[in-house]
Amino acid sequence: MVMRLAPGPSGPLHLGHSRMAILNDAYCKATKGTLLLRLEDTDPDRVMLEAFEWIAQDLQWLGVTIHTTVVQSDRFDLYYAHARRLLEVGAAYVSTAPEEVWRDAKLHNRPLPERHEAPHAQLERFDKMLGGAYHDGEAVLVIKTDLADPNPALRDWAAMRISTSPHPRTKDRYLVYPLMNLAVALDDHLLGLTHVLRGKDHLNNTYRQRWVFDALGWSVPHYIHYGRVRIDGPELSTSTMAAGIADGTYSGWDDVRLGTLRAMEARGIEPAALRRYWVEAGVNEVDVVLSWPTLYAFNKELIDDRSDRFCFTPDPRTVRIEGVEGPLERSSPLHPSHPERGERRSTLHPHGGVVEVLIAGADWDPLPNGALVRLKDMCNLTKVDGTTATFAGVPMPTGGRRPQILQWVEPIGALPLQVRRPEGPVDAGMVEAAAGAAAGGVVQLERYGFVRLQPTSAERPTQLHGAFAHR
RNA sequence: GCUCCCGUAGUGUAGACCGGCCAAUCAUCUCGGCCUUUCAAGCCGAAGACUCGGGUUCGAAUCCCGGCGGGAGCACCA
Repeated sequence: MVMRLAPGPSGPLHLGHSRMAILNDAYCKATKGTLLLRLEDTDPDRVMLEAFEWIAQDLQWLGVTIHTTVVQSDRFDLYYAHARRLLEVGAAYVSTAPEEVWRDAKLHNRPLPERHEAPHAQLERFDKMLGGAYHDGEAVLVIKTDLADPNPALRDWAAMRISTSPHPRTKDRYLVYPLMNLAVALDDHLLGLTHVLRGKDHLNNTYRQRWVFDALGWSVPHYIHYGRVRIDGPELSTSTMAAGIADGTYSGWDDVRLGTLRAMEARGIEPAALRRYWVEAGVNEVDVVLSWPTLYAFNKELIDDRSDRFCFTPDPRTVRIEGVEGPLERSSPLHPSHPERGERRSTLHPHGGVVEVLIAGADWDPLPNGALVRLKDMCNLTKVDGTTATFAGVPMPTGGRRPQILQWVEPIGALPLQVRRPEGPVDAGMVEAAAGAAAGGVVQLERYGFVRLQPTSAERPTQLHGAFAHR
């Protein structure tokens, strides 16, 4: 099998692209086939130079194996040669009618006079196009189909147009640009594609492209179309993302509020989770909605075992514990299933019988005065009021109901942490000192969720920020 | 408006080509229980679907027709 990935290099890859990439890659790997990356940069106004590199990186992160990469802007001479061939065999014509006139004619099943002219006249106009005799929009190469086709989307379609916009790669070398349907049809044959697996938004394009194959006497590859994916939540529009990054709304292409693959990576979403998700979804032509809970469940299965645990107290209260007679010791495993990995230890020394701890406001505030609770892995206390508690012993109370167990953080050495959530909000709080050593990796903040931690800056390594993955 | 595609639990998915083994699979979600010094993980259990109506047939999720619903396209974007 020879298959291809054909993104337009207008930005980094996002969740929607990941399905196309993973599915094609999965089929190629399963059949020991060949996978091509074909960058479709035939619209000079929508090409972002950096995207060529980004796409390669994103695919590598996804674990997609690319055997060959081709760039369509390197192949214009090839397209011109085949356009000539199409004109010679009468499968195409050059129209110099205004766009609206041409469109209106085909909508009413009416041919324009130029459509009937002989190949030599068409080629003459085509050479004038290439020679710069026309300006943007003044001439276009059109593939002849059936003007009586009941499907209006399938009647004569534009295949090459004129654009004087400079192309980021080829600058002003070309004036005549192939449109997607022509370039794709030609390349799919010239590159030896056997199977084309793409979204069903290309369904009509498949019918259009068939006219080129037939005119040139080529046999068509096997087409498979999968349904549309609705992805709720993150921003996916390249132009909106770019604007947001430019005006500071987003921190970059990996901002957790975006749907880019770099954002997924920043959050600690594993490529293997995405792969499993799309492979299980398969190539059904039904439209689907991306299920975040399912994706997160797959991801959790991958990262749970290797993510060390730490306590995080968002929006913390400082609570004075009175009546403490000696130092309080605490030790908690880095991972409850892997005691061999070591422990996080603290020793809290009382001053005048008082020890201070941090407790999340959402945990502490709702507690009624007089409530008996336990600080996880350390001691019991009774709430007196909003800022004070009394020490109530070290051992876990036996008999009766087990007290509520709270996460807490020792104030001395605690690190400030800001966690950015994909939905937008930022949770600011304090995380236990030991988490500093995990910066750069994914941790589980107990009862809060999985977060990738990063030092906020090189100058301030003790201040952290985090990207929230999921619970 | 025209054309094409699709319709199995909340979300996805298997089964449909070659009707019966489907009182419909698996995953996720939800809800119980066990375990647990995380409301995590793990273990056990429960609930939850063939879009509707006709037809063919001894028998239809599966074949046929129609309705309804959803999506895509009708770009000199990809």
